[in-house]
Amino acid sequence: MSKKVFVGMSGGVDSSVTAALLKEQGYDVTGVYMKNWSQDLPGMVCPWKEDYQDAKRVATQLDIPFKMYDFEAEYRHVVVGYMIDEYKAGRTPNPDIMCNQEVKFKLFLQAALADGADMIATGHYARIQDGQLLTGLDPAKDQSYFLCRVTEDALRKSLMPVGDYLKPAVRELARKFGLATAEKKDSQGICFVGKVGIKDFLSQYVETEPGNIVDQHGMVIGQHDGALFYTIGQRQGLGVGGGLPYYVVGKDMAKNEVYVTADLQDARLWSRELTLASPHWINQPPTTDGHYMVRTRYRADLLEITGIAQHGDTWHITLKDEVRALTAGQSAALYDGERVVGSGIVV
RNA sequence: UGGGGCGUCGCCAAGUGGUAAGGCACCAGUUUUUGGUACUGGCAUUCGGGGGUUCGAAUCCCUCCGCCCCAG
Repeated sequence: MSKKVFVGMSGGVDSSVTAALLKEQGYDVTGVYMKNWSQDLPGMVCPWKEDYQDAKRVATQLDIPFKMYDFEAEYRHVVVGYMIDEYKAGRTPNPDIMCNQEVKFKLFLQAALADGADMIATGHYARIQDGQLLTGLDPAKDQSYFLCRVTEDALRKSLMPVGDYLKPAVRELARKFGLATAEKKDSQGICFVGKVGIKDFLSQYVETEPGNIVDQHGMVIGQHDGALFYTIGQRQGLGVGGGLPYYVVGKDMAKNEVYVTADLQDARLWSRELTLASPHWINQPPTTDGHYMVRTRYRADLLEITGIAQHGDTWHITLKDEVRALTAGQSAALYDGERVVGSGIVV
């Protein structure tokens, strides 16, 4: 009897092709739309219905059963709540990593298994081998970073067939299968925030007040409308002109001040050491004699690690070269070649 | 009030008689399953106001307004 796989279908091309490929490979495929967010936001109608329809159409085309799981309450609490709390604390969270960790590869997996599935599948550009997480084959689309907090257990019950393809090939497959979503534009931005923008979104939940923007000489050069809206390394949105561009180098949430510099050599913009909290290792923790690379934000270059040490529940990493705009709250994902070792949250 | 300097797009800033550089900010687009970054494009019929000289002025002259500095 063929294995029963529940595919998380978002209504996009990648997950559509995932379902098609698995069906072609002989799996007993069921499509599932995860309803994580449906609320409209000022200036934007939540597209969940269209996405649901698209996913369902593809399921119909593929002649597979289709169902919807409603995780709105949990998502709201575990992802959105986390995100808002982090911003309030002055950090810059990565809600999509949290979504994968807590919703897709935990709630969805549990629900699917309880529903009779043997495995789940998603449209991520990453590969799974023997419970290990590997980068997607397409270096331009690799999404392994977003999966750096998934467990080995979950990986052993998951499939990501699209990770073996290049993005253009996936589009091509979608056309070949005649899928309704073949030409659908890639989504971008936090799934539920979409076009609205993080600032407008947060404004719905957090009270903010204007504060000072202070430059590298300690001079107040402008006003911002809430320190929590800004992230380290950010350039646009400060509204301060004159001479060179300014980049955010720090924040003081208590004083509600944002610190910027126009000097790209400013020491506050660069770091060679990083401290990671809440470590999560997919298979085994890294070893001090291993040779690892680290990625400190999505699509950032992999950086060479020269030293790694554990101190209780935090890990200290030394880099060969300095990174620009290391940001608290972001995940630092460790790589051993093409394998994702795990990650920690930048302190 | 004497003496000196200045006033060019929201900000910084070229241009000193030949018909408004550039940067920042901002806006749009591209890239992107976070926030960002980066890249591309857009952005002063007009040079503090008024008058004059000239074929022609932001650039010269007069005058008014507003800043700054040194004197006091």
